[in-house]
Amino acid sequence: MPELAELKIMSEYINKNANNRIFIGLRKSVVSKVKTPMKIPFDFFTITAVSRGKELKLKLASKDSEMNLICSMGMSGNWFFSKTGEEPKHSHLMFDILGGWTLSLVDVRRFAKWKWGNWNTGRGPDPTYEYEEFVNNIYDNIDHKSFQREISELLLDQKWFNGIGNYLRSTILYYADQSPWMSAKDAILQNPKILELCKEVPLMAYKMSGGQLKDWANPFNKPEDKISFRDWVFYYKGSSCIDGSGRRFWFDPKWESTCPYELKSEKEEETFETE
DNA sequence: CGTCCACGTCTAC
DNA sequence: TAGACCTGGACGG
Repeated sequence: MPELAELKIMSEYINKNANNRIFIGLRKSVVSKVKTPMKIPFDFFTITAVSRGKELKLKLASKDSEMNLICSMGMSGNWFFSKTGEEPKHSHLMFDILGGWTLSLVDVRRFAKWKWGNWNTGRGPDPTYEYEEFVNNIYDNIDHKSFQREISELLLDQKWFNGIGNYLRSTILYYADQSPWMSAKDAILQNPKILELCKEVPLMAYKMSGGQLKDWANPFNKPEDKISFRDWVFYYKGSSCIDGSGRRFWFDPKWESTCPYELKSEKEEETFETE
């Protein structure tokens, strides 16, 4: 599930539960294939989290040193605070806290990754809290070859649109009333609202407690948010096709006639089997 | 039972 | 531009 809004919510969840607590170690599940060393040079530390696009940075700080862990959450990553020993199934990275509590990265599909260091340099600024840098990064590079690609596909490119994922790109293009297959350069120059929506749409998703397209257990979800998010988001709605990068893309049916890809089965031809 | 599908990257022909 | 990496829910026979 996680895109920009959900990463931001996760960072707040971590901060809320890590606040004023002393961490005493970290460990990973036996099935995890992440190679990042689990050894740290201190025994007691605090944790604070911040998100940027689709990355999450955990700052582990001891009395006299600190280390940053950069995490990406894959398709199903989330965080959960529990009693030690009662971590949810599919917990793969665990931080143990003095007093018998544990903060866990729970990830059914195990696509989440973590490594020591800093923000991945291949990813652009966060379109919400680094909006000016985000816009400059785009206009400064608008003649870059990649902006010849279709706007619907380029919105998934984290070099320019860090944090935008499959539900956000559909929702952004829907509210921008933008033809999805125009070149990104033309689309952005003719319809700069697209860039504003790269900030506003994730912020709106955040206000509504983030994506809950299935039964994703966002600890902050309120029932009324669930309803408004589903009504507002443009995903699993309208028409869809598999785009050039192999991802399903949902769009306003008004653009169907210009879609260069095969549309998702409108009217399945009834086939009759005869003996 | 089986097949398809999922809110994301990665790397390798 | 395919797969690969993963589990599990939805849905069909």
